Amino acid sequence: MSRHLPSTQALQCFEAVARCGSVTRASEQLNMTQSAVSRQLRSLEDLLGVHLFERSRQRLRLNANGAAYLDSVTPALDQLRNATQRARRAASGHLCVGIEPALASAWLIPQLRGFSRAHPHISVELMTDMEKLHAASTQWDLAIVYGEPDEGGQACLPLMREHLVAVASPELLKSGPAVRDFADVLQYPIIHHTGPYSTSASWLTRAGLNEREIRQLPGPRMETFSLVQQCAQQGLGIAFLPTYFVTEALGNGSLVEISDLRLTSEQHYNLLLPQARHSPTVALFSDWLQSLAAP
Amino acid sequence: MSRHLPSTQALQCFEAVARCGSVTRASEQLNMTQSAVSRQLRSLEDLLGVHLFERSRQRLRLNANGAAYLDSVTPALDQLRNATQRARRAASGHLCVGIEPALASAWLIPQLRGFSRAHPHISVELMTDMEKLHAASTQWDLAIVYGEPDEGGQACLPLMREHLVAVASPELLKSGPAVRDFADVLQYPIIHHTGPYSTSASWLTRAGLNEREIRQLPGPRMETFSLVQQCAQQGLGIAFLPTYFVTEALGNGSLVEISDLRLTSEQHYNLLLPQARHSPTVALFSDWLQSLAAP
DNA sequence: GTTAATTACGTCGACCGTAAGTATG
DNA sequence: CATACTTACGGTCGACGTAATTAAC
Repeated sequence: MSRHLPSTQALQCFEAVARCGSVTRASEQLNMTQSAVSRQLRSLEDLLGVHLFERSRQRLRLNANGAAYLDSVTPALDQLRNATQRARRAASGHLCVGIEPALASAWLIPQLRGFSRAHPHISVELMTDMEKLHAASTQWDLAIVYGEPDEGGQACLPLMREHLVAVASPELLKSGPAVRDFADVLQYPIIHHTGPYSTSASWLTRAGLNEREIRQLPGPRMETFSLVQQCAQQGLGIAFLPTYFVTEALGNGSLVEISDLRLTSEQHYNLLLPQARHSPTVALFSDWLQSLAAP
Repeated sequence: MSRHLPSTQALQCFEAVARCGSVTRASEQLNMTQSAVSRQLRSLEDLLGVHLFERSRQRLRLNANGAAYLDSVTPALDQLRNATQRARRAASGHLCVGIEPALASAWLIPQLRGFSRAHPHISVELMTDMEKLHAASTQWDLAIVYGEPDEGGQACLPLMREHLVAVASPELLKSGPAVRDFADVLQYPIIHHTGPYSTSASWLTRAGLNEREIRQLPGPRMETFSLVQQCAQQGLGIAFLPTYFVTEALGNGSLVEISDLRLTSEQHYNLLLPQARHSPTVALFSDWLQSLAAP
């Protein structure tokens, strides 16, 4: 059993060439010369004893063997790159946190000052693009996501439940009847929230409506909490929003609660960690997050 | 973003030292000198800018950062080693097939001669230790497993259904009543098969017994098909075995079917491939397997 | 004093860039 | 003839082994 693995250089060259379909293109990406990349490729093929590319017509195309090899090399390199970058970040006291924009601005950022004061050597970077967050190649140290995570390979700790509250502008509330149960909100116009975990749909389902009936209700439909909130402040109707998100608006009076009803959602926020064991910096922040969410 | 990844050498040194807890021990495993390993470790720490080990008392112990890093490095290296070895095997026309011993001896090996004759340049190696097969570090090109695979990361193709037949020694059958339905076998002693997918339990469940009743039935309990078959041949009772397994015994008359009843199991054999795209050699063998199972 | 890790030093080999060579459209 | 991969050549830098050094028990 030969213990000789290809060098990371060779593997990165292979990956780049396979991706680009061209030695020249790959060499530009890698900041190397054509010849260096070409030689790495050849030595890799020599080491494996297999041809990985089909050489023809001034182009390199992946072989069946090359395709199979690439399928394993790419994720392995991704993992190494992620781990290496995480380790580097741990050294520099840098932390990359994935979180939804709404939750970040309304909940995390206001509290972040306290963390930064307690740990001034740690600089926290927020990553709010959830699409990028779910891509395998993206790097983050921990993430706060709503609902069940799609990948099972990482640690997932329950963080906090979400409570929905129905709010409206003070003017609108004055103009309408009192709300005593969940279904009473139907006497007002509704501002709908769209997306996979719709707050308005949760509330209206609880009020006894089915999916079709909810779809047929009139009223504006907004994709983000922020837009929903703005509509409510303009007096367009009742909005259903997480408590953490409307704390400020309730405080300054631009929105008021239309009743004391609360809806605890069936899902909750989870703390996602890309690996079981984590660096001291990550442990610090994750403990702080859990202490925030616990009470 | 620095593109510099550690060399595979450095990573292997790190992994070995973390595993052994000692530079000396690791250097022996790696066929290197102490000093070389020590220097690789230091340069890795320099590259990452993080200490990975706790240096104290003549021993190296993994740091929190080191533990987190190792958690990613180990599977990545495993994947690279597996892929590299697969590629090397593809070049040498060698194929490593994982399969249960019973299925191998009764079904695959008798047919393997045909494959070897058609493709004399391919040498097939069977790996029948299922425990080793499920370990992440073990290398195989394809495997034939019964039931749902536990890992989801690989391709899984349905291969063939399993049909159970009830057999006994000719003498035993003569001494007892005829079997017309599944429950009639209870008039004979039963040879039980133990394990996660028990053939006897499948049959007896079909006959209307619940789990507790099956457990309370008398009769020998054997873990492998081979032992079950031997018991049946000794006249100890009725055995429930896959059709492929008893073909030979039925042919030479050492066992006879006690009825024309067949039980098609709910599970079936699956062809497991560790990756989506595979080498020509693997494709050849997997196509041959599917052509065997299809009719 | 023994064991184990680190440091020092000289050598050898691997990898790179420049540049020439070769094949293709 | 232009483009793109391969091969040749020379230089540099890294990695290794031997051996000396430091530290712990």
